[in-house]
Amino acid sequence: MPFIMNVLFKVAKINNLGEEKIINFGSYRKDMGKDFIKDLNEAQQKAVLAFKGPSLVIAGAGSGKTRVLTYRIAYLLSQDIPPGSILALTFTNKAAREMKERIGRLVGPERARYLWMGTFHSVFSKILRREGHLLGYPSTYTIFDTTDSKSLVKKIIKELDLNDQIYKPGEVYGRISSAKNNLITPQAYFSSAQLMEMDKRTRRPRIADIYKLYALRCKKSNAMDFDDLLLNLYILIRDFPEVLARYQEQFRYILVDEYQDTNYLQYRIINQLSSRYKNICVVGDDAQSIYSFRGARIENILNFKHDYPDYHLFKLERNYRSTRNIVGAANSIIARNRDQISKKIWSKKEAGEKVKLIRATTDNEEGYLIANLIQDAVYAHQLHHQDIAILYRTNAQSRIFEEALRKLNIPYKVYGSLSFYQRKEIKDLLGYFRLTVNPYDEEALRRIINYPARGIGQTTLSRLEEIAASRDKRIWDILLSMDDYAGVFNQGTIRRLKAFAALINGYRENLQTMEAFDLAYSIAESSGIMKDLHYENSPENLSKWENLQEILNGIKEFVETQDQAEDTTLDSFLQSVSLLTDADSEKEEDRDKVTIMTAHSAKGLEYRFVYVTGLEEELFPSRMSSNTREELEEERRLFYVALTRAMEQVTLSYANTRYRWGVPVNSVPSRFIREIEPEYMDQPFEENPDEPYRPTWKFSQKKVESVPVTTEKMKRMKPVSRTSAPSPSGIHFTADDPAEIQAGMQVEHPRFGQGKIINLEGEPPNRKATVFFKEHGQKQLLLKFAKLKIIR
DNA sequence: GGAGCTTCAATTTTT
DNA sequence: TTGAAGCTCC
Repeated sequence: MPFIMNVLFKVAKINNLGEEKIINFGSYRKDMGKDFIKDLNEAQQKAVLAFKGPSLVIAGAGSGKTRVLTYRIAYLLSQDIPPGSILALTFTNKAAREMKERIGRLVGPERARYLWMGTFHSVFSKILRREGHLLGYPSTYTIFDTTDSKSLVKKIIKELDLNDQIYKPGEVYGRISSAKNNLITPQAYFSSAQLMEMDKRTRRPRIADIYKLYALRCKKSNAMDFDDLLLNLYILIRDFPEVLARYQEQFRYILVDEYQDTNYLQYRIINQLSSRYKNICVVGDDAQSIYSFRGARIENILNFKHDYPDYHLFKLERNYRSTRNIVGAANSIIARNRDQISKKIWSKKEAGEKVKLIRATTDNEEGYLIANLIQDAVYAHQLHHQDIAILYRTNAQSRIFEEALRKLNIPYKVYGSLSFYQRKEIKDLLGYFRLTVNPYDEEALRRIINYPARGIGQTTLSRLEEIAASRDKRIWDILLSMDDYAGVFNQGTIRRLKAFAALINGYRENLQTMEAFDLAYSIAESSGIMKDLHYENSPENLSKWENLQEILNGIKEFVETQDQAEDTTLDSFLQSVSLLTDADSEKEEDRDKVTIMTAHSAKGLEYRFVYVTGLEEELFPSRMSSNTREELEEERRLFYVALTRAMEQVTLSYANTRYRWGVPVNSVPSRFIREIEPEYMDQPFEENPDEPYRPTWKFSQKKVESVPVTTEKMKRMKPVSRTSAPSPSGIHFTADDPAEIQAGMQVEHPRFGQGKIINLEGEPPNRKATVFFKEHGQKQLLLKFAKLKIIR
């Protein structure tokens, strides 16, 4: 089975595969100016060749933005600029990976390898690993993910005896995050009359206190959250001019992707780093700025001309992706925004199909109609499933499409569902790794000190925390000197705490000497996590166990593919893994599937057929973002992003009634439908048509090839809710006595339908059956839970 | 410590 | 409606 970490290393692999195609760099280089550049249009060429001085590239949707960036870097290399002096920053790992891969194909993987290319966070974390000691961080600092951060905020709210109904951890964390991204330290927060006033008005005057404590506790844990990676890098270059000078010298050429999404902090860092040589190239599209709610500042792109008055401006306006109708429709939408840089996106492709509109009575019908359209389109247009995407405004809408697609046996993947790295078992194991590398990491410690259960309960933990707080110590230091606390804890507790400290210390001793993989493996075994999962032999535990194996395999591969020995340590692995997201764990078997995701996560992707769904007022545009013109314009840009993902066909849909939180709500079609110029629409949009428009799909139940579903696949699918998935045979479902079930029997499962018992093992009540289901493939089920009905 | 209950909240989210 | 979190009871 291909494992999840694969992607991390794909770059190297693909480069190796692509080796034959790589033209010898040395000889290729001479012709670079001519041949190499021929692949580009005139505007793109200009943007690539102007490598000295500041450049702003406004790159419309589908205009070859990545192409320009990659060719520009390749061109820099051809001018004998060493790869180590090129810094290229992206927002996603995926974008960085793709670019590196493409550059590798142009100039050879060897040279591409030494580029400083990655996300803001990953590049900065690397620098901070090296320089963080100047700010008081060891190189083994932990990176807190959002879950860690929120849980710490929540804990602090409790400690300060504040009401978490008023101080909602998520919101408070959001305030802290946005403060950091605007370069506001806790001290600055306290002295900002405006912020304090605002918090007072929202009846949360103590956010500043929470922020201050939060920052202290992160530091005490030797930890940085995502924002700290940026903030600390900024502080580093602000307070240590010699460090700044060093990196200014090193990064003589700086490139930034998706510049419209940079926040103030990122902007300041880039500005500082590039201020010496000013060889900076930023690429972006103001029309695709959709993250202002997270602090992205569209002004950064608009103000570029003030920061670098002698800049070159390049506009890429030719769209290579979409048909003329799609480009026309998208243009007619974005034209309604006031704030934008003027540009004319055009396409030379055929006019293509007009934008279709589906009106459904209910949200369920919407799912059903779209799924059927997809089934027919695959057949009629010879599409692969991977050519299709369903987009929506909120994640909650995914369920309906999942159910509808599953009923028609159309393979799909949900982008951005529960991340692999957020799963409990993964976080537990990583927690052990984290504590081993950095025993001051209190989030990790709290997570695992009693998992697997070792008799260290909430009471003990609270007392430890109390002592730590009152004596200004760290929990780990207390654990190391348990003998001083004989009066505080009873003998048994002291023994157990000592044993835990000894366990972690044992791992720590091996940190320097053992191979990362061997150490990780031995931790997984001896910590008792593996044993805990074997304790009950349920399918859930089996899949958890498989997930742990994937992480371990990932470490093995990580170790094997690193260039330098210092990168093969467990802490190096931990740092890279902390910055990965679900999108980075795509698997080979997930390739040819319909993608369903939010419009936000679709940015940067393209599909032949795109379905933009849930186009209703208060949903898309979102109710929370319809208050000001600015907010509404951002929603409109989001819709623009959704439309411009499509190469050949766009279908819009809305429902008259939608269940929201269990209550049916009547809805009004989105203003965005009306805002598309009618000439690009398949049929005029009528506010209240007598006959709801229905597509003319036939009821042919064409059998799409049945896809065997493995446990892995099931895991990625959210289970269908019990009530909405009636028994496949339609009969009322009553389970039969598990004791009567024998191998070879035909049975029916409420969710998986009919199947055959292949094997039985274990003793009641933990008797486990291996069942082969016609529709869902082979599954392992515990009889006491499975509710199987015997058919014959 | 965990099963099983109730309660309550509920956008978007590259790292 | 889902789901997470908190609570109670063994």
